[in-house]
Amino acid sequence: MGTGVADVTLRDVARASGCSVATVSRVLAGTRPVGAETARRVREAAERLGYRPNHAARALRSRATGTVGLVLPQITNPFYPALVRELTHALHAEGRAVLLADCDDDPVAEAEYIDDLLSRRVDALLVIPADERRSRDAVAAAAARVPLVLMDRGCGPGIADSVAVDNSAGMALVLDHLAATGRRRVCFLGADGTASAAAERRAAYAAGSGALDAAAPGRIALGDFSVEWGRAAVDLVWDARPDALVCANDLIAVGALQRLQQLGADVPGDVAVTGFDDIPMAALSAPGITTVRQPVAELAAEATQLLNRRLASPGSEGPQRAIRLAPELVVRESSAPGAGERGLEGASTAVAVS
Amino acid sequence: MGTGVADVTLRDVARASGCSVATVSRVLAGTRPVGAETARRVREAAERLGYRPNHAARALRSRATGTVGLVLPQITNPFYPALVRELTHALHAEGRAVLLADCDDDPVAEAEYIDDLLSRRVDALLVIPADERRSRDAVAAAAARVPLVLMDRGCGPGIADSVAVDNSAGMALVLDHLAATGRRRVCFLGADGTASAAAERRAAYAAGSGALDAAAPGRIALGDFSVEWGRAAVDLVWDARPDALVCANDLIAVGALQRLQQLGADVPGDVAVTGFDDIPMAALSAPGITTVRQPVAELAAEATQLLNRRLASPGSEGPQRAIRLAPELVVRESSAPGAGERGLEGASTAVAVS
DNA sequence: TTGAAAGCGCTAACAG
DNA sequence: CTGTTAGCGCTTTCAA
Repeated sequence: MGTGVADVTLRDVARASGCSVATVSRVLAGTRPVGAETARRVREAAERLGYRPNHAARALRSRATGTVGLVLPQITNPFYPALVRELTHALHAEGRAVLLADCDDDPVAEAEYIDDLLSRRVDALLVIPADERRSRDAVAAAAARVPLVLMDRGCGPGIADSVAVDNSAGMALVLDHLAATGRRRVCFLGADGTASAAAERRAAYAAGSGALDAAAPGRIALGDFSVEWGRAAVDLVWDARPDALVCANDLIAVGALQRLQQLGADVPGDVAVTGFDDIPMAALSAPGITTVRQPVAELAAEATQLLNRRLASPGSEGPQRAIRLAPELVVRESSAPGAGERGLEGASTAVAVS
Repeated sequence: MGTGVADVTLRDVARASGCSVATVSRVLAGTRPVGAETARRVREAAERLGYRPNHAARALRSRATGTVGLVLPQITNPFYPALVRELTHALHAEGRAVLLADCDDDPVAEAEYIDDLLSRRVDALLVIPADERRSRDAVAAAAARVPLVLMDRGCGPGIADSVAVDNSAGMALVLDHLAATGRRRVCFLGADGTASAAAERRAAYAAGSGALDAAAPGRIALGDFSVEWGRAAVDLVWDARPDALVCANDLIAVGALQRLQQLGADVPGDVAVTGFDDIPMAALSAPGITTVRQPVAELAAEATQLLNRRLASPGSEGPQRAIRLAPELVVRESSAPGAGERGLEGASTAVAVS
């Protein structure tokens, strides 16, 4: 309680251990070799006095704050918490701290947050852009000042290093699975707009679904990445009597499933439903939703690795990298083969394939 | 791309506007009155040169970083993203930045994160403790150094200011609603342990359910706050043929609902199900789950206000405050009255009561 | 109202 | 290996 004790500084430790501040700094930061006995004395004194380095001073002097800014569109988007978790863990493991900014899907707020983070001298920036187009200027400007990695969504070509899931590969996994389990009249419930996830998944469906049925590439309905759209979309395509609904993400799939159940359709007996991302709700929905799991931990690891590479070689630019990670198909009840019987064979048991 | 431009400092602005750094500082920080014409020239120069204050230097000098640490148990707990969102927005609105630490439900990691944040000279700390008991020492020590507000969960009495929902009031809302809709054989699916949410909700059920049925306070099953437990708990209480399952949080309710549907029970016809928290899944479940909504934005506002109060009067301790906010009952299909007919009257339409 | 000067706590040259 | 000497960029006395 209260104002806290007067802080103990390097000088105090130096005095207590009978050597210079520089030596103490070297011992504690491990910058350069120091005599064993001196080092011991310093450490002992630091411990005893309860010394805590002052990061502000360190940052001012060494021009590095040990801090990374994380800018994202909406922490309440159910896919992001897991990603944030992995990112913060990966960064903390390297001794960095994470400044979080949720820009509420607003590119203007996003630009302000980026500006503020830069002003706070973050060493690097991790950005999930709010908008493919309208985020571009702010992101490009920021990328000119600090190492910056784009995650999950694109932001135009040539802006910065980026890490994302391979959306095409994911969609191919879904289509292969549906083909293998005898579905033919597939149908796509997607999202329009230029966001990379939306566009790539759309394109992959268009490219791959023709193998199941010549008319499949034409059976698409485009809205946004929401449950509401999933519900509405079912009504638009139901007349075509599809035997599978390929949804561009899990939220759409959840909505579609709800509407199908309202209509009295049997999932997966009459129609299979698949999602994308593997948010928690996909496993907890009844029936569990077959989906494409993003390799979240690996995405985070790649992103921090890219940052570290840039951080290590300041100036020497090197080519931009766009890393795409292969996703994994998670088969659940919503796409079980063998139509007819109601899908009540058990709780949502995830089966990882591939 | 690249290393970024050499930073422009106060000195540069001073030179460009023909006055001293002190004056520039005063103009830009608005600390003291400055001649109108001078101020204009300074601002113009700062703008033209693209001056960005260096927060590290400012922090070193003024002993305030404008930064708040947010420590939480698990960002993937579906209740927290909304809270994090509101907290970051509230703090950003005051010009503060948020350092995020997810301690993965581990009190040891939590203590380390708190230590690191303190070392980074956060002005204040917002903590959702991982464990009622084992978080106590680290939290108490931190509270002695900076203003600290406990959120959502308690951490023993007399540790720090705290903000949370009024769990008892929430449980009372649920019980009143069930009573009003004719439910009598109610049953509680809760969580054991000392965590305040678990204990308070448990106690409130014990205190209030007797009014419905003398045996109700005895019909309880205790596990943890998970979907899995919700599923399992149904099997433990189903023999008692309850007409309502009062769950200690929404995850338990989701699990209970799944198991009930597997058992062929009609919800809400045969049995009502209620949750607590109003996580997104509660609305999206089918049927939608009646639950107690935590006033997330208000919780965040109260917490930042408490911080500001402490920040404003350093030293003058003042009494600790424990703020409890009244929750709101959200009635959905899972507790609809008039038994019998299957709950398919429409999408999950939320009806806010009280 | 403004400027000069001191110094926050630390690290980085540069000598020794 | 260690100490001395300069500051990092800013805010804040203290004088003018």
